[in-house]
Amino acid sequence: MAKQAVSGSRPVRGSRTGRPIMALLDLLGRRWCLRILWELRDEPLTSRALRTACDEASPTVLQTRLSELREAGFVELGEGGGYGLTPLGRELCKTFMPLHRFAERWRSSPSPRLRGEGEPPRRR
Amino acid sequence: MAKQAVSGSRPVRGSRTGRPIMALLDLLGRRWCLRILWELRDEPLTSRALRTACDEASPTVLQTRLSELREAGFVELGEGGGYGLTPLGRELCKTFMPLHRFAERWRSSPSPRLRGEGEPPRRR
DNA sequence: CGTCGTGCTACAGTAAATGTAGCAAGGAGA
DNA sequence: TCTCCTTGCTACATTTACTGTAGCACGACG
Repeated sequence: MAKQAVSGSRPVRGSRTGRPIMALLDLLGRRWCLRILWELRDEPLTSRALRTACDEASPTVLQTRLSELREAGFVELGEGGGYGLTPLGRELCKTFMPLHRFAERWRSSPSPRLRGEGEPPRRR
Repeated sequence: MAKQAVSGSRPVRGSRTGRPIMALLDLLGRRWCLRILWELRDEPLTSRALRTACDEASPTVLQTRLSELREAGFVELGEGGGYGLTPLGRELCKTFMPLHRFAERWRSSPSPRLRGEGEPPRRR
């Protein structure tokens, strides 16, 4: 895969297919990416505060993700420091905000596989 | 980090915090996870068809993700073969379906950072 | 029987994340 | 000015995750 010298990110997978949804899914599917957007959802955070909010994730990967998110136009660095969502980023955040409600229902849903019983008898 | 012998998945990050949203964000943030859900959005696919749809991703990681998604109760293996979404998975898929429309607007949004001009003058 | 298509796994190589430490620059206070 | 603290950000060795290729066991055809 051809690499690009842009700060801290490779070309988003699927960006060549011309289907922006693929590019978006790949970008959002990188580690800590969704979490970062989630933590910034209602107020800007300094890089250190964000690190704390993200369960002390390593600054290396956070910095990488922040660069990518800034390139994508979802996150920006405020004048006085601190990362915040751009209008576009805020919009994105709103799109997957229903996940919160879904997550609550998910936990309380009857899901025997989560109790670690291994696989039920398979089909063959 | 302690490992666990459950089929192809470690404990979801953030699952100890008791906040299901964290667990969900971590699960969905793993590579190819969102893509898999996306590709299964309207019809079940065989493992091979899914691999083709996912741009020939390696079967190792696909199999791992499929196990995790099955544990989570989002995906199931049909009786005659082929992976499909469970009702819960279909619901999850619906929650982030608006991403499609967002992705379209995202591409056509004025985003100078995507053209690789490097960083604009920073704050200090 | 042989051939095909399932789901699934092994394994070596490579890419990415972790964890720890530390940098340069700005601001506040003495 | 000289500390002291916080900001964003980076280096680097270790560990973990993913890739790419090959191949398995099973079942359904013919």
